[in-house]
Amino acid sequence: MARYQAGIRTETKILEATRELLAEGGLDAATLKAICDRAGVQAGSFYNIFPTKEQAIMQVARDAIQAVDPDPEHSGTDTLDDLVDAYIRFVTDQSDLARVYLQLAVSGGSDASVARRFLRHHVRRVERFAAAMLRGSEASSPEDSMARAEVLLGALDGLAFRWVLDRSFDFTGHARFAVAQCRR
Amino acid sequence: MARYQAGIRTETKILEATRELLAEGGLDAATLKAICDRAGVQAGSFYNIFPTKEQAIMQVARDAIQAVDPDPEHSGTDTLDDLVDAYIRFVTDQSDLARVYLQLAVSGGSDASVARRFLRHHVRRVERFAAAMLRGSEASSPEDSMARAEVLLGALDGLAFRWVLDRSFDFTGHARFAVAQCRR
DNA sequence: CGGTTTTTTGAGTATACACTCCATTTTGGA
DNA sequence: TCCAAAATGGAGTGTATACTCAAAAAACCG
Repeated sequence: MARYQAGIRTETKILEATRELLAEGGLDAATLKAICDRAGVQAGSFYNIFPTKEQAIMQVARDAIQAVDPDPEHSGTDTLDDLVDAYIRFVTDQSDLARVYLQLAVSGGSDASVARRFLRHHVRRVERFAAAMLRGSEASSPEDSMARAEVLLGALDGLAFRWVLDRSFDFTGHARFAVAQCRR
Repeated sequence: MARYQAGIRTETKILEATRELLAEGGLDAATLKAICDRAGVQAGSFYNIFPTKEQAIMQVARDAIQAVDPDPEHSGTDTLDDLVDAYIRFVTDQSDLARVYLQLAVSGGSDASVARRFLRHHVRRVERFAAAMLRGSEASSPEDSMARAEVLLGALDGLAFRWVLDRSFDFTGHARFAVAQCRR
């Protein structure tokens, strides 16, 4: 753990480098050497702050997961459009974190603890989308709202996934089309 | 390339071993040693047949990709249900290869040629879905059919993705719900 | 059977990886 | 200013990985 200013600066540099590398090339690209090189730091410094490479990566992953959620404090008043817009903004504005989010979610399938974390987060999001649909009379029953929310979020994730493979893909347009279709 | 019967048998054993390992533990589990051990073969024999480990894995992945498409010869006559059913069957029957498919697609971000291969395959699938929608009068125009197909496939991919994280998720039910919603 | 080609073996190589150690330098509070 | 704690540099360790090589065995074909 960093206690002096110098240590905190180093910690920040390491996390930035890790995030960039994860965004660019996924887990495989985030080797210790790559992280240290980009952060301008030696291995010894890294291990003075993080007990393990995994810890640094998980920290970045946590940030990415939290960044998906808009304003978690005001939960219970969002409209469906608020939630979808927030997701679109997350993907387009914080594209690095969005890529980290998607890449870790998939490759985390082998690591049970990562998978559990993503799943828990996903379930919470579905519930939030479903609640917003009920409030906005966009679903007829709680069951209907859950099914719709699951499919809508699936579509958003799938479209984001598509966008990762092809940056010229019009994610925003298709996302809005998906919401419109969901409402019918 | 194998020319004698013994070589062909070895090739088969290696591909089977690779498929099993990918199914059980994903990409990370398919090391050269693990493949050779399970196939009952030495490293030298492996490299007498495959130029590279990647080649063996891509061969298995190609088979999985082709399994998504039902009856490619009769293209132009499939209904939307045919295509969706085939996708559902692929995900549920060849579940672990579906995960490998997703893993390769995302980690392909580092290797541009892999990413292109997956993208090309995805685009073909979208076109096929769109054509089926037009034939079945489930879309009003070519543009509408493409947008619907992109969103529907996005949803299917997203739901498969969800299912990868949680095997108890009712992928089939939600996939059918997504198609029903797409039709409205 | 004899000769040529393919296949197999298994030790060996090179490399990349996460991580350690510790002497040295820097930091920040008393 | 002094000192204990923290941070740093950077060589070094152990290990797992993909892949090679040359000699020996087996397979094919006349």
